[in-house]
Amino acid sequence: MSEFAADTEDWSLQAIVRESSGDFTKNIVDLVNMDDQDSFFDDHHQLIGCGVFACFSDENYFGDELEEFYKPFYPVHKEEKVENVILPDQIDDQNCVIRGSSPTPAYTPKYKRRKNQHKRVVIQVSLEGLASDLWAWRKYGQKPIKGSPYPRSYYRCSSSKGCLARKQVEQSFRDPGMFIVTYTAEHNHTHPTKRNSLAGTIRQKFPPPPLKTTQNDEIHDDSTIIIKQGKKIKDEEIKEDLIFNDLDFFSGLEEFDDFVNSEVCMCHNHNHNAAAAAQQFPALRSCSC
DNA sequence: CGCCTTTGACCTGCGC
DNA sequence: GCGCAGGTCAAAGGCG
Repeated sequence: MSEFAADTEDWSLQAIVRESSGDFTKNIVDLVNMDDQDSFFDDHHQLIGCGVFACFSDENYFGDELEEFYKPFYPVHKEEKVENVILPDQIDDQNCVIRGSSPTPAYTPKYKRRKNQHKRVVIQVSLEGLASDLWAWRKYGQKPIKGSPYPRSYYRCSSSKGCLARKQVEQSFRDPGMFIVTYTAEHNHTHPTKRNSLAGTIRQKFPPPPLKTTQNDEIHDDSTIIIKQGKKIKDEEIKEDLIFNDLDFFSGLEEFDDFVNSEVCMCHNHNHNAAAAAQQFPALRSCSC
């Protein structure tokens, strides 16, 4: 972070997010400043987000399944009533995605701290952005998240006793090189009293997931996936092995729905090309293997 | 020795 | 009311 923050002693949540999110925040600002922002907000009246959230809101492209998957990161749901929504004309480089602007409450009994009780800021950052967060965080939990191959890690601020600031980190399913970071509540101190010790080891904390494929299918290298004969795609049994190279197969597939509804499984296949395919075509992850 | 991560258990909110 | 999913606790062990 954060020559800016260091220079200005601005350690507010907005400043932290603004500085730690780097290029992504620039993208947010760029999006908000786009000429067609009016149509964007007109189509999604309650949407306060930007950048990546704009993508998530496009149901025509991603479908209901991915919408469900990304609910935790959705800035506003259609059916959800949200107070203190930041209107389009209020969005600037300091307001990227902030919801629930009620002040941080005093101590709340354990297990009572639930949704919408704190200010929440959701950003997407690269690995470098993740490592550039200089606040000291202590990990206090990790949970697998339904529908995601990646667990969510929970951190609390370790700089100051009694600080309610929280941080959740989850690897992006759509782009494993990016991380969804949710900051909750403000720090009760103006700047870090000690610095993040995680930066040097952050890569070790988010190793690529183990390679997993079906029993029958094979991955020969980073660019070739073989689906063995004998499976069915719709009503037609595969007569010979299918060999898929990169995304060309998917890009050229006209009846893609037939494919994703078939018994062919590529979920949890973390060959990077297959993972990219799964990101481009989220339905691929819905099989039950 | 202090601070950290890991991890299973526990608790709560929410949907059905 | 029940079960699930998500968030937190706390004990145990590792590391510098």
